[in-house]
Amino acid sequence: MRSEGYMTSQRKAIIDCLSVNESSTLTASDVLRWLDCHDKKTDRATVYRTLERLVSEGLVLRFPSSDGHSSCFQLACADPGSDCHEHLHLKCSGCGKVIHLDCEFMSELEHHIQSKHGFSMNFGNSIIYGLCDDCARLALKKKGS
Amino acid sequence: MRSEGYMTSQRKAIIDCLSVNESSTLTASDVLRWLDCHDKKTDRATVYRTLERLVSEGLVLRFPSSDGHSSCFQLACADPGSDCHEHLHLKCSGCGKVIHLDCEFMSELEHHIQSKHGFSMNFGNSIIYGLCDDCARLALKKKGS
DNA sequence: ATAATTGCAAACACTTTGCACCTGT
DNA sequence: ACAGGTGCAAAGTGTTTGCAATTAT
Repeated sequence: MRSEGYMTSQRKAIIDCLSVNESSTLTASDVLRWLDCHDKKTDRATVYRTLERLVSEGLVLRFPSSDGHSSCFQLACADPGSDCHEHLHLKCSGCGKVIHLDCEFMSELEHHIQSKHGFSMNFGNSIIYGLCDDCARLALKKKGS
Repeated sequence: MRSEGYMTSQRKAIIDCLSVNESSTLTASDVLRWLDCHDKKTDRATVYRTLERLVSEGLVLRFPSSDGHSSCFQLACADPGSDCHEHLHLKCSGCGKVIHLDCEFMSELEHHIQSKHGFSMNFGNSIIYGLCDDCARLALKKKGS
């Protein structure tokens, strides 16, 4: 979580982008496009390098995209009491919304998995895909019609 | 789960490979290499196409790899009572072992997430990364030394 | 016979690298 | 001044595609 290094305009822009889009996960290409559209054109390599660095600093989470072809990034919230490294994330395959599983049940789950299955979860890079209620309802409708 | 289509030697070989390695997830390249080493050399395109088809037929699960750069495949178990599409999977980032979270707690989790968070999980393509006890112990030792 | 599948080669998408130049401290 | 960051161009992976030849049914 140390913030070594220089705060360049590019780094600032990338953090801006993630911050504006904090409610969803973005691919590197999404970030690139956003920067392009906001007069902050930045080189690919820089975007990749910066995202990488932000992840290793713990400021950003890196998830695999559901199709497995690229990584998705999201600003980590680090409020004491709601650290993104301490709860699971659900991502809706329909609308892209990310739900922070930030509730008492998490510690139960963690404890169960640790004690019964001998496994300690890494919340920082795990994500569960599925459908939120809205999108599930929509999918049903489509099927019906 | 229908099994339309021809059973070619290539398809058989790929299923063989997944079946022999059923306890871990394999990337397309892993499969390719395995086929190479077992006198069943098969073209890249065929491997990708076949894996794709197996996934859509429900015989194989596709997970994102932890680094997000490629997909991992694993034969789905479809025993009644232990269907891989109905429980979560944990993968150890250390040794690669996959743990099937096949226990009563799963329905609790599913129910909680549905009722409290309005989200229905897709077990077929979600995977949780972390460390199994053995690897966690090893990691600790390393740190200490 | 014929519909599905394969191999090949070329294309694509995403990410990383080396290096000379530029910038924040 | 100088460590650290950036852009560029080239290379590396992983994956997909079109098409003619081959194979399972």
